[in-house]
Amino acid sequence: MKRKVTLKQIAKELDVSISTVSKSLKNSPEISEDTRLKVQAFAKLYNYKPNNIALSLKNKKTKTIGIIIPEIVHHFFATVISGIEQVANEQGYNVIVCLSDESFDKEVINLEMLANGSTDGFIMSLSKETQQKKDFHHLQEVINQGMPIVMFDRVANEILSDKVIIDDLLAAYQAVNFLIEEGRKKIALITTVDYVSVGKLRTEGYIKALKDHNLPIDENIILKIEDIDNCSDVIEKLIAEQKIDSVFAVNELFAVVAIKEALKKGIKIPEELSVIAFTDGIISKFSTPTITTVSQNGVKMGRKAAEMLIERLEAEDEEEERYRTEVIETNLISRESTQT
Amino acid sequence: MKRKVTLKQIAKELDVSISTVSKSLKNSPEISEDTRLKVQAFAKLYNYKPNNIALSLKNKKTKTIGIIIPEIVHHFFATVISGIEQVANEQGYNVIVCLSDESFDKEVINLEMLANGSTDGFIMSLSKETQQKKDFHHLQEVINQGMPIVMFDRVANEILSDKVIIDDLLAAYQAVNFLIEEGRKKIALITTVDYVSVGKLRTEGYIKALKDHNLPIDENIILKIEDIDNCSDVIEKLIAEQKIDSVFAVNELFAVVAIKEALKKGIKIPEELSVIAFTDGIISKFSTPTITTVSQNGVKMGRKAAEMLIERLEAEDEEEERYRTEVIETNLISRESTQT
DNA sequence: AGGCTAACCGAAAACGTTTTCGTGTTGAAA
DNA sequence: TTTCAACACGAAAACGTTTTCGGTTAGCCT
Repeated sequence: MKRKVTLKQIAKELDVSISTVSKSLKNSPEISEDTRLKVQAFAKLYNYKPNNIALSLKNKKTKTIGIIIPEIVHHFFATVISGIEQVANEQGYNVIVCLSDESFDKEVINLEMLANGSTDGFIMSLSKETQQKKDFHHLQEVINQGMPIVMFDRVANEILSDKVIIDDLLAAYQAVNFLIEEGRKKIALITTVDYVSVGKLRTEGYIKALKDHNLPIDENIILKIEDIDNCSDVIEKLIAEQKIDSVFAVNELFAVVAIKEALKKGIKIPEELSVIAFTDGIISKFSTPTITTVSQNGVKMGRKAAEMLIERLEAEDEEEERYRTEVIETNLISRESTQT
Repeated sequence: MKRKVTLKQIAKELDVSISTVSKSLKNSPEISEDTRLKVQAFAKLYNYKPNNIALSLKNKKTKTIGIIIPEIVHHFFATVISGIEQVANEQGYNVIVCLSDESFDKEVINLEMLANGSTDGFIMSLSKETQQKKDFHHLQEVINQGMPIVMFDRVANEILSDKVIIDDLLAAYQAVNFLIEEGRKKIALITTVDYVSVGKLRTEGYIKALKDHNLPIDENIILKIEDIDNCSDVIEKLIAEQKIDSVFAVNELFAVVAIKEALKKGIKIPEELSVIAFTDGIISKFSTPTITTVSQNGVKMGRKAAEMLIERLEAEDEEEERYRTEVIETNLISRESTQT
């Protein structure tokens, strides 16, 4: 087991100083060609690679990005990570991933942990609990220490930082419009509880679309679901008891459950019931029927977030406290669960 | 913007030495209660937290685990990461994730990158290309440097290291048995090309099951698919041209495509065609009909892998070169795509 | 011969810790 | 009064780099 070789060891072997070795490997003109080549040959032979930790300490840069997200077994978040990793890789950065598990405490712990030198900056999407408590002091503290944060999707307007979002309100508006133009009148909304920022915005888009077309807002066909794992009962009830002709769901899961419940009752999709979901994931592509969705393009969000973060990290002397909010366009992917 | 405070700064402020500050914060009995409390109060006030990088350099431990996997937008791999992260978190480790993108070169680069001090050890699943080339020198080199590696799922038998796998052969055998006991005779196999280790093993399990029941092996109903994105044509052809009564697919995607093609032709599932898939993911749960699967339990694999790695990392003085291969049990989850 | 300039190299500081060892002071025992 | 232990603290090394600055040697010019 031959441990990694260091400058010091090379220096000792070749009977030169550490500085000479370092300079030789960096092709400094200070060093004669003789010793330079000798050192380089030796270093190559012993497969010398500089120690990242030592470099980080010296440079006060880790070339590492911290990602903190609620969960990873989730198509959208996985695509975002993928996007982040792409540009991080291109630019020589690594990513270190922490999961908050939708818990405020874990989010705080992870953030503080990584803020103690482990990363140069953060890309994050807030946990539900954080959004509910509206407690963002941990973010502010990290920012005050000079570490940039880029938030995506679930962001906090209260915090000044770079952000990458989609226009949730507009996208929802357009999706509901799509249903209306199909001739639907009784459009059910299946959404999350309001404290999830994106859920709230999508609900607003839904309401705006109805209002703009002079359709009534019927609270009975607006479902705000708290417990995502046991949503089938309430959804089944909605479909059984309310005469609806379409469903707009804020995520794939709600949509596919609605479809399954409808099919059970012999309701034809899309003839008798149109369904549109937010978040274009794996379920929508492969369910039967396939589901029309609002595509969020997670990869693009991830890439953009990473670009913004790295740009800020590399901006020599910042003080350019000009935070940007980048809006990633969505598009409606029409599939079998709608008619047109 | 108040940057993070260091021991040196505290020492200067309080007019004591760095050592005194350090010892005070560690509650060393060497320090009088007076100064100890004074230092602690000051440190708390300024929210002192030790710098991780400096600690890493000193201790030669990063408390970080490197994960290298082919892709992350993939339910199974995401669950494994989730499992790893759980125990890593419990034990005070962080995880840094790199994606090989199924490329040998990227796998090597990432491994070497992280091996230069960034992580204490690795958990990885090999890229397709690596398995095809059978070139594992990069793994061996890292191991020679004294960094432990735990491989999972796609492992290399040629490399001595800890491993976490499922019994792919047995699981496939049992799945095919299940179909045979249902009364199926013409069981198609939809698998990957042979160089993917797990694909090969699952194929062997399929063949063994047939042989053990004296069923003929028909090459015409064994599909080895190279390009996963354009698999529907060949699968459609299989279903159209061969009189099969069931399908065993080595992943969800092949299964759901088969189901869709069958439904298009008016074939009833499971009455006329039974389908079983490997990998219990999101598709199987929500497709129509839902799909009977072999559950791989990625979370458990991830947890186990992390436990094994950390155990080895913390084993004071190793030299206990006794590598283990842990086999995670699978189980067949019966759903609508099969009859019993 | 004396002085100057290149050319080449090394010492040391710095990054932020921890820890070993040494040192000065105090009080009490002899 | 001397001696010794206990106590409280500081200096310095170490981890592996990079980089500045200073120093030595040789050769050249006057």
